[in-house]
Amino acid sequence: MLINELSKRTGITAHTIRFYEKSGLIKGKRDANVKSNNYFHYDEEVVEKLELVRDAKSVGFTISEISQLMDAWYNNKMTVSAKLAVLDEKLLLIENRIKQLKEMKKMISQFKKNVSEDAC
Amino acid sequence: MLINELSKRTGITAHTIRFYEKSGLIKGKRDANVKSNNYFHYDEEVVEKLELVRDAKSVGFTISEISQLMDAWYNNKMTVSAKLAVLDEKLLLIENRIKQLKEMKKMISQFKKNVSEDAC
DNA sequence: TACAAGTATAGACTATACTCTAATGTTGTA
DNA sequence: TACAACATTAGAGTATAGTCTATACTTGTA
Repeated sequence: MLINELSKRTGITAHTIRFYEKSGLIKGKRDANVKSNNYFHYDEEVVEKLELVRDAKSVGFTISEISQLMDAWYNNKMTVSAKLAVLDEKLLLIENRIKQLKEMKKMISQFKKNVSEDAC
Repeated sequence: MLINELSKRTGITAHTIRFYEKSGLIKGKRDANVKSNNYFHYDEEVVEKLELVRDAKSVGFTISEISQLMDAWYNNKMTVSAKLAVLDEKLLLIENRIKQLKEMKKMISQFKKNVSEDAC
C-alpha cells in the first residue's frame, strides 16, 4: 500500500509516517519494476510496527527506545541474548514506571481525602 | 533559603528552578526589608513542591498537568469540588497509564518467549 | 578593599517529536 | 487532455522542557 492508505489504516498522518521513516522506525520499499515514480510501498509488517510505535509512545517510550525495541523484535542480525537484554531492560523500565505511578496514585488519593476533610 | 540552597536540597539546578519559577510552578518571596538586593527566598513548601514536580515528571506528567495538580493541592481560591475534579482526572489518567503499561509488559514478555523459542 | 562566590534577567541554544510549506513530479478520472 | 488527488524532498516552524551564556549587581571572606 502507499502512504495515504497506511495513514488511514493506522490513523497516523503521512507527515508523521515520513518522519518515522526518516527516524529509522519503519522502512517502505520501492518497486524496482516501476520507473516512472519512486513511491514507497508499505506492507502489513509496517502497519504492525506503527501500532507498536503508538502503544509504546502512549506509555512514554521515546523514539530511540522504541527503535531499540523494534530491533529486538524484527532485526535478524541481533543475537538472541542481545534481544533478550533489550527486552529485559524495557520490562524493568516498565515495572519501575508502574511502581511510581502507583505511588503517585496513593498520594493523590490521600490528597483527595485531605481536601474533602478540610471542606467539613 | 536562597536559590543555591534550594538547589542543593532538591537536586534541581538553579537554572531549572528559575525555569520552573517562570513557568509558574513555584514562587519565591522577596524580603521587603532588604533593599540592597532582590534575591528570592524560598520556604519548605517550595521544597515540597519541587519534590512533587520531580515525582510527577518521572511518571510522565507535563509541566501544565503538574501545574493543575499543584493548584488542586495549594491554591486556596479553588473550590473543593474543582480540586476534586482535577484530582479525579489525574487519577483516571494514572490508572489508564498503568493499564497500558501492563499491556505493554505482557506484549514484551510474550516477545521474550518467542525470541527464546526461535533460538531452539 | 580585593575578589571569589552568589544572584538576577534576558535571551540564545539544544533535544525531542512532530507539523507544515513549498516546489515539483505522477496518477487516475471526467 | 485537463486537473484534482497523491507522491517526494528539503527545509522551515512549533511546542515542550530544559540548559547555557552574557551582563551586571551583591555578599562574604582573606
